[in-house]
This record gives sequence, structure tokens and C-alpha cells, in this order.
Amino acid sequence: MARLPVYLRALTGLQERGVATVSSEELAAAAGVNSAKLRKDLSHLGSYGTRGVGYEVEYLVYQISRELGLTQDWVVAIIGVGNLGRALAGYGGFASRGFRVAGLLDADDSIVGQEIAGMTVQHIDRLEDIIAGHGVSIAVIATPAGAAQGVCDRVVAAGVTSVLNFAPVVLSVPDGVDVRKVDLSIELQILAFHEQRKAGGPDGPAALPGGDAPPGTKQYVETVEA
Amino acid sequence: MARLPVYLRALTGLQERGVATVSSEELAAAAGVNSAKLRKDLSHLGSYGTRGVGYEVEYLVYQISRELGLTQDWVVAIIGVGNLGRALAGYGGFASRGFRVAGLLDADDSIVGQEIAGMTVQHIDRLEDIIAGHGVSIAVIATPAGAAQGVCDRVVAAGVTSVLNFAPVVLSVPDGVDVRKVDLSIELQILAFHEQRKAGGPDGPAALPGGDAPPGTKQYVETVEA
DNA sequence: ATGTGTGAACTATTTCACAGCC
DNA sequence: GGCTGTGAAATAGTTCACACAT
Repeated sequence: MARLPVYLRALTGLQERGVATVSSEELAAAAGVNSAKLRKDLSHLGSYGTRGVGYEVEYLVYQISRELGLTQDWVVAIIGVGNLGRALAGYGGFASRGFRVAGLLDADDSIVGQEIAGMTVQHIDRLEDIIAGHGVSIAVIATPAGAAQGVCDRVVAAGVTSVLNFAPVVLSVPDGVDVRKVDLSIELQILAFHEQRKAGGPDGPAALPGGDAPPGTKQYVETVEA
Repeated sequence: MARLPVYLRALTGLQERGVATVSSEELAAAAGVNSAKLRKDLSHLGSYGTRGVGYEVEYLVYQISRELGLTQDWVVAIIGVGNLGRALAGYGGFASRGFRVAGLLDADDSIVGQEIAGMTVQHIDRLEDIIAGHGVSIAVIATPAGAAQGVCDRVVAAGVTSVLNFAPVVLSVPDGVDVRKVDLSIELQILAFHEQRKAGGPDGPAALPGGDAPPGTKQYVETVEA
């Protein structure tokens, strides 16, 4: 269930503040969901609460971590060491959740050899070696869009069955391989959509000179790509 | 609808390859959804297809862009110029979709004044000035977790009603303010969950030396094993 | 012929509301 | 008294299947 990581973070936050016990109501508020939904989600993992009392934070953290597979070590490789790859390499949330970065790879010779977040960037030619040698099970693709499918095919051929894709393309993979996509511009687009609605109609703030007029045959290509 | 940006990207991909017309079946395959769902989504925006033929790519691109509010200019500010903020500042997908970055802000004096992606990093003290002066309507928070809620409160007080949050915390905001959260570790956790399932049971590959034994105190060992 | 647009059937998810336990 | 766990009801979302336009 995709909400478990959210609950887990809310719980670790409570844990850090020394809270030993939470009710479904409190935890639901912290996680931003309805309390009945939270109880149903948690009851699906087992009966880990105490009626009249609530849930013991530490115990629940462990049970959710276990359900998510975070009590074991996952080896990841980051392919593409541009700005985003660098950010990911230094991202604390990976190590603290049991994700170990086994390699940073890039095709650019001016980047290969650089030291980033304590690791040396390797050439992409070593992709298959590194995947096999370190037992990588999750590949993080942070390459430009054009290179992503090729890299994806290679990591899948090398045995990786889970891919986290940051490149703005829809990757095609064989059955049995999971792909999750994080697209920064999609999130912004969804916000823009809601923002536009708030503005009270089709005309939002800061309208472009072109306005809403449906353009002639060719004109709107420029509007979109501007 | 949260799938429109995905369709839009699939369409622009087709457009670049010179495709003039698509059927719902083809576009659905490119976007990774069921064709009936795609037709229903598109029919919700209006009747933009031709029976027996399909959809005109260019026209549909324009209509979706319009629906999403991408035919107007959105002004964003990025707060927090660490690795992630830098990656966002240089992210091409923003500019190409009508998002204009009006400011990069950070609290760290060693970062303020640096030139990043053609912009000079400003001190966070200027937050309210920049929001008001440039008409910022979307704030992107890429600060450490501890600073995020404070920054969020400030941008909301300054009039921003849409926030894209990359910090690993659940932000609380007043009614009428939209928050979308991108959490890199959550996506990885979801992949790990599925990967664990694929491995055929509670024991996956590369189990930690400690195995499944819970950390800390003893009391729930029995419950887990029982 | 071909492929959209859409009512209808189906499935999944969310919420309600309360019995049962602490 | 208070809070979990969970059937039942309500709601949302998806897929089917086909009438109808081109």
C-alpha cells in the first residue's frame, strides 16, 4: 500500500519527539488522512493496536518497516550524475531507510572519476559489472530523456527488476519489471491546474500575450514550447 | 485530472516524431493506460476526436495544455539551494512548460550570491519582496526538513497558494492552499515493497545479518513469530 | 470499416458507525 | 470512557461493449 511510507515518516517524527503511543486520530492527522482509513490500512497488516489506548509507536514503526521490506538492505545504482543524480547521491533519506548506493555511473568522461558524496563516479561501461558485482536490485535512472530507455534496457538485461525513473519519458519494460516515475514537471503542472481553477475561471493571473484564443494552424506550437 | 500531464508528454513525444494523428489505442499504449480510460478522460475535456480516425496530435496538445493552464505563465520561486534546489533550478522541464523561476533563495550565506543556472541566489530575508515583486504563485520548497514548515508559513503569509514540497515532512497549511509533495525515498520504499514481494516471501535477497529480528527491546519478538 | 464517445456493469476505495475490548 | 477493528453503506474509479459518426 502506497500510504505506508507516509505513515512511517509520521511515526518516526513522533518517535524523535519521544511520543510512545498514538491514537489513530492523531496519527491520521499527522499523516494527512482520514482516521478510519488509517485504521483499515493498519489492520490489514495485523492487529497492532490496543483498544482504548492506541498504537505503540516503536512497535508500529518496526511492523511497517518490515512490511515495506526496509528491514533488509537494498542495493541501488544511480545512473546519470547530472544535477539530479548528485542530489540523489547525497540524499540522506536513502541511507536511513536501508538503501545502499553501490554505484554512481555516467557516460560523460568529464564526470567519470569525480568524487561525489564519498563515491567515485564510474563509467557507464561498467554498468553490468557493478550490477552483478554488488547485487544491485534497484536502478535509479537520472539521465537525460534520450538516454533513459537505452539505460533501462541495459539494467533490465543485467537482471534489475525495479527501476526508479526520473527522466521525463515513459519507459517500456518487460512483464515482471516494476517502474516508478518521478516527474518534477508533472507535479508542477498539477499545481498549475489547481491554481488556475482557484483564479476563478479560464483566465488566470499573468496571462500570456497570446491569451486563450485558439490559435491558427501552426501558432500554438510556439505558445506551448515558448 | 492527474493523468493529463502524462498524456501531454506522450503527445509531445509523438509530435516530435512527426505523427499527426493517433487513435486512443495507440496513445493509451504510449501513456501506459487503458484505452477506454483515456477516451473517457479526453471526452471530459470536450469532443476533440474524430470517429473512425482518432485524435489530431497538435490540436490535442493545445487543448490539454490549455486545460492544465500551461498556456499561461506561472512564476515560481525555489527556496533552498542545496543539491536538490540546484537540480530543480537547472531542470529544463520547467521553462518548457511555462514555469518561470523568479528567484532562488537560501539561508546559508556561503550559498547566497552564487550564480546558479544563470541566476544569483538571494538571501531568504528577501522572500516576501521577491514573492510580491515578481508575482510568485507557486513556491518550491527544497530546504532541509526542519526548515520546511517555517518557510511554508512565510510563503503562505506572503500570498502563495500553491506549494511543491520536496522536504520529507507533511506540511500543514490553511484551507485554500494546495500542497503537493515529492518524496524521493517514498518512491524507493514502494519499489522495495514490490521487490520484496517478487522475491517470493518475507525473506528477500541480501538479507541483513540481523535477519528479521526486531531492534530494541524483546517484548514483541513473540508476537512477530507467533 | 474504423474508432470515438458513453451508458451500464463492475471493481476498488473511502467513509460511516458501532460492537467489542481495554 | 476511549479507541481499535471491521462489517455495511456510500462513493469513486475502471472496464466493457456498442451505438453512432465519419
